[in-house]
This record gives sequence, C-alpha cells and structure tokens, in this order.
Amino acid sequence: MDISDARNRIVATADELYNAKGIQSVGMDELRTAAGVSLKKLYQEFPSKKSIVMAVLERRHQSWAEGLDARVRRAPTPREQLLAIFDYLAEWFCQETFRGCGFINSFAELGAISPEVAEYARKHKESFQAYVASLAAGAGAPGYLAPQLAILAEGAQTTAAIAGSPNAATQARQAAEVLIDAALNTK
Amino acid sequence: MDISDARNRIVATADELYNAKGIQSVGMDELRTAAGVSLKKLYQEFPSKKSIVMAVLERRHQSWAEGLDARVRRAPTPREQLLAIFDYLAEWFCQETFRGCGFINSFAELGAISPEVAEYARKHKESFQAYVASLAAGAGAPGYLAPQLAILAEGAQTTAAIAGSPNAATQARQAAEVLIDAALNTK
DNA sequence: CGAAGAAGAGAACGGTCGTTCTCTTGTTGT
DNA sequence: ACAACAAGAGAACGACCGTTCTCTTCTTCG
Repeated sequence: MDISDARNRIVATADELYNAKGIQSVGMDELRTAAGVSLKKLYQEFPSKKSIVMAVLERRHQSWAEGLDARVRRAPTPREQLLAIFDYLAEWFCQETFRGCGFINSFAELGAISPEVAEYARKHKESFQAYVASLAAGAGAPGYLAPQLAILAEGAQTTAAIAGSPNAATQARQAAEVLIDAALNTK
Repeated sequence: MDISDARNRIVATADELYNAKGIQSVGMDELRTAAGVSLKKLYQEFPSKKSIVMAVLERRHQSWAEGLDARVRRAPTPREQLLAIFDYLAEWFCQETFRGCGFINSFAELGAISPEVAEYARKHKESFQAYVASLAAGAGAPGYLAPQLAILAEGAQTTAAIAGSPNAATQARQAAEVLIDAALNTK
C-alpha cells in the first residue's frame, strides 16, 4: 500500500463520516474502524484530529471547485454558464448523502472555537464569489450580479439541506434567470 | 424570585452562550455559572441539556418571528413589506453578537444526531416560508416569488455569517427588488 | 428555640474522547 | 536461524461532560 493511499482513505472516510454525523460526533476510533487503519497509522499520518478536519476541508474545496467548473464548462454560453451553477446544485441536492454545504456546517459547528476552520470557510466562500464574478464578467454583467447569484446559491444549499428537498435548486435557478436578464438588459 | 424567572434566565443565558460558542462546546457547568443558578436548580427546571436546547430553539423562533413581524409592519406598502425582511436582516447582521442563523447552526451541529433539532429547524424555516408567502400574496405576487425571496434571505444569513460582514443584506435586498418587480410586472 | 426541610456549592460517578503506550505479531536482512 | 525493527490491536491515561449525590447552610414554622 502506498503511503498516501492510507492518507487518502483516511481523509475520504473522514469526509463521509463528518458529513453524515457532524465532526464532533465522530471519534477517532470510529474513523479508525471505518477507514480500516490502526490508530498508530492514523496518528502517523496526522498529528491530531484538527489536522484531519483541515485536510477534509481541503478535499471538500477541491471536490467542489472541480465539480462545479466541470459542470460550468459544459454550458455553451456565458449566460448558461451562470445558470449551470444551479444545475450543479440540483444534481448535488439529489444525492442521498447530501446534508448541506460542508463549509457552512463546519463553520456552524467549529467556527466559534476554531479560528482555522472559520478562516478556511471564509476563504472557500470567497473563492466561490470570485469564481461567480469571473463568470459574470465573462457574460458582460455589471459587478453587482455575482454577489446576488452567490447569495442565491448559498440560500439554496441551506434551504435544501434543512427542508430535505432539492426544490430550492430550481427555484434559485429561476430567480437567477430573472436577475441575470435584468442585469444584462440595464447594462 | 419567581419560578419562571430562573427558567427564563437559564434559557436566555443558554441562547447567548450557544450562539457565541456553539451548543456542544458549552457545558452545563459553564451555563450554570453564567446564569447564576445552582446545578440543582438547573436540573430542577430542565430534565436534561437536550430540553434546554429545545427551549432555546423555541425562544429563538419567537424572537425571530416577533422581531421580523414588527419590522415588516412598519412598512407602508406590500412591496416594501417584502423588502423590510432584508432591512431586518441588515439590522441583525450589524449586531456584535451575530454569528449566523441559530437554526442553521444548530441543524449543522446536531441535526444529524438529533431528530428533534432537525425537525424544529425544518418547522422554523417552513414557518418563515409561509410568512413570506403571506406577504407575497398580500402584494398580489405569483406563488413562485416567496420561495425565491426566502432563499435570498437564507443565503444572506450564511454569507454574512461566514464573511463576517453585513454586506450580504443590501445585496440581497437589491436582488429582491429585481425579483419582486419582475414578478409583479409579469402578472 | 429547635427541628425540619429547601437550596446552594461542589464533589463524585459513569461514560466518552483525543492521544499515547504496551504488547504481540510478523517481516526482513544477513 | 536469529536479531532487529515495523506495524497492528487494543489497553491505558488524562481530561471533560452530563448527571446525580452529599454535605452544609439558611430559612421557616410550631
């Protein structure tokens, strides 16, 4: 087994477990069992639980950014690229494992007591805002459009998570259409 | 001291502490000290920490619903009533103690392991959606407007919490204006 | 005044968690 | 074959948390 193989499995397993049950509810022993490694190996790869949490956040960020960008690139026009954000959300919400945005959740759980987690969540959302801004700029939209669409996307995530239904994605998409067209027409 | 006086102080103190540090990070002893009651009194008023959490959620729900409705009633027209939602958010975001929506936070922290908390968060958001729907109906808007505005409000809350700035309220308000006018014109 | 009960303070208990230690097993290099 | 090291399994440790128990103090009522 490769050295980073165990590492990857640990982080992937932690990601699943933390997403399903919350971070604080998952102990190192449960993670150890689920990942199929020894405690020794676990602490050989990571010095502490906190470092595992940060690795999970990095993994989530990469997975989100790559998945979103892949979905966006399938859209032919700049306008449809902006809307593709919400198609990506719709697909995500329909997955059985969806339990809300992992960054919002980890921020809610640990943001108040862990500055690193709070900071990482902030950076992640900042990068999403910047991504939306770049798409909006590509569509020739005024600067205020991107934050509006980002807020819609955030709201769709929490609404879908708490309501337990993916409806919010299509509702947000329709709202986004209105906002995009309004922004492009008054330009 | 009245019987319910201690109860109220316990719940109010728990609300503050849970909001500031998260629920799981605040132990019964810290709550006891901050509220200035004995452990005996604490367990005389509430059988368990879980019941305190539920009482805090009820308190948050009432406070939110009353504060929002009071703000909305100050608005003269149905259209401005819908926008008043976002003025209420703006005022909230500017408070020093703002750390995001308490229901989103408690759902993220405990929703996966406490069905009661998850259910209460769902009910709270449902009631907010119904409230927005009643305002939208008063403005003569089509049915799809209310969910759109509710999603904007949710997104503003998480965005403001994580970014640590109240900007999202005004951005969401401007988006709401566009959505409202579009919905009212195509009717 | 004295006995009885309420109430506060905090010790104690059982359980869990993050982390480390120990002991056993297996493997490798000569 | 044997010494030496790597690694797995899980016991152990210290800290903390929710909850209960005990002891002391204060009030109150006959």
